Amino acid sequence: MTNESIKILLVDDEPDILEFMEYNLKKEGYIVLLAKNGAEAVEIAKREVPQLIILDIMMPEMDGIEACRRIRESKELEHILIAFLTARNEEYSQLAGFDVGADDYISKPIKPRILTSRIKALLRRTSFNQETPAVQIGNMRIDRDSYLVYKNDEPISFPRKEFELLSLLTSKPGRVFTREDILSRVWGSEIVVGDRTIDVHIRKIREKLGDDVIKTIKGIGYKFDI
Amino acid sequence: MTNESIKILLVDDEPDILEFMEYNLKKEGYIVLLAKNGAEAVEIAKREVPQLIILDIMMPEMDGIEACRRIRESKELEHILIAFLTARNEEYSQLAGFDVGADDYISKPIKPRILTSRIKALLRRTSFNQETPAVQIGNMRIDRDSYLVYKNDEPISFPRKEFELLSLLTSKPGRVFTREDILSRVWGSEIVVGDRTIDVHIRKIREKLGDDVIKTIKGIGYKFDI
DNA sequence: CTGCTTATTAATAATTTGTTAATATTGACA
DNA sequence: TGTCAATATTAACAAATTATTAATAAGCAG
Repeated sequence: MTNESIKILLVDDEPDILEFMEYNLKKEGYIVLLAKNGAEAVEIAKREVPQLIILDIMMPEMDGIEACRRIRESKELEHILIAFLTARNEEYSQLAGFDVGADDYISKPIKPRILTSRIKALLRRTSFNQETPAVQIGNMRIDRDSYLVYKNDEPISFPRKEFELLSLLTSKPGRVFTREDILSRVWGSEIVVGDRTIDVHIRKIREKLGDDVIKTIKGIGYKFDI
Repeated sequence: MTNESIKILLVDDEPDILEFMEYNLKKEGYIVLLAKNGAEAVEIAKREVPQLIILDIMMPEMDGIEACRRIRESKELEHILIAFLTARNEEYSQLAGFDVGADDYISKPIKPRILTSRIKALLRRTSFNQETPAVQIGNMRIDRDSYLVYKNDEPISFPRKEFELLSLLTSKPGRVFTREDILSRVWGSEIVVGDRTIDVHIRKIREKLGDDVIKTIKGIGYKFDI
């Protein structure tokens, strides 16, 4: 779950398509906002300032092109990435879309993998996804770019879940994360694993970094402490 | 702006349009070359090998489609990005353009912001190819111009995909590239190949350079590490 | 067209990672 | 200090991911 803070606004008048995209993007950990027409989209965009808006072209109330234009008008929203949804042979729509400042277009029918990979490619361009600086805590350095943890300059590699768990705990040293926090942020909202799973992962981290770096707060959760 | 070394060839028979585009692109720091018909374009392309050519479709002497075809014929110019300029409703031209290997089309009337952002997007697609002509890492030298890798001064030749993959990984040594990163940057955002394809290419690279240069981060991706 | 190289897939093996279940241990609190 | 729920530990098992191989397809030079 590394997309936690990225907001995407989906705009389409067909609930099925909205739901389909919502499902796929939530699965990737994005925060998903929904609108069913251009007017609503502009309103939500202004309020929430998402990083990316995916706009259907053909919609009642206000079409995608117009919505895009309105969004681009606003100085604060200028930088938002906008991708249009287009039927495959709507050549004209594509042109119009780029003219009002679209960053990409995604053609229907939408395939989940293509959707997510296009989105990632788009987001990569922006500053939101710049390299994450390594975090230094005591004699330890957590480097998200290389997925390595250095202990006294010794690199130690961690499997994904362990890394994400450690990464979460170290994101706020000293702060206690409840088991619920941990479950929802490392395992996602649809919790399917048992409580012991956390313990086991904690133990594996302790095996590698020493017993003292992660403290247990009985009845509450865990915290990372120098 | 580090566009100083990027050459763009503009081809159009209308001096006004040439001048307009030249002005806007120079402002961004690109090196701008001009041609007023297809024949001239091919000639200059061969001599100067720009990174990008923006071609009007309708021109005297030799039209854009034909010029594009001639340019694509030549092995050395194959990699050049080509974008067509089209009038708003020249639907057919667009299709023809993509057939002869165009990378994008830009519709008239041209707006500065769109022009430059499209160009940036286009160049970004291949930017990791041209950032640095040769990179030295450990006992290895990767020469992006000749598609050769030297290991202790022994030249080893790599097929295109393998080279691009290696090139991507070495562009940021130590940094983990996710499979999605790799797919979208080596294969393009419309992903059409399966996951195993990456593995196979990785394996072939390892066969040539040794097993240890590329490390697997299970669940995440790969990284190049000295 | 032919033969060669490169790219991709499919099938299967190997490996790593994730989870659970069973049992032991801990520590807050009556 | 004894109790008991919460956490730790361990090992076994399941799931997921990657490696490998060989076969097939696609490109390309001669």
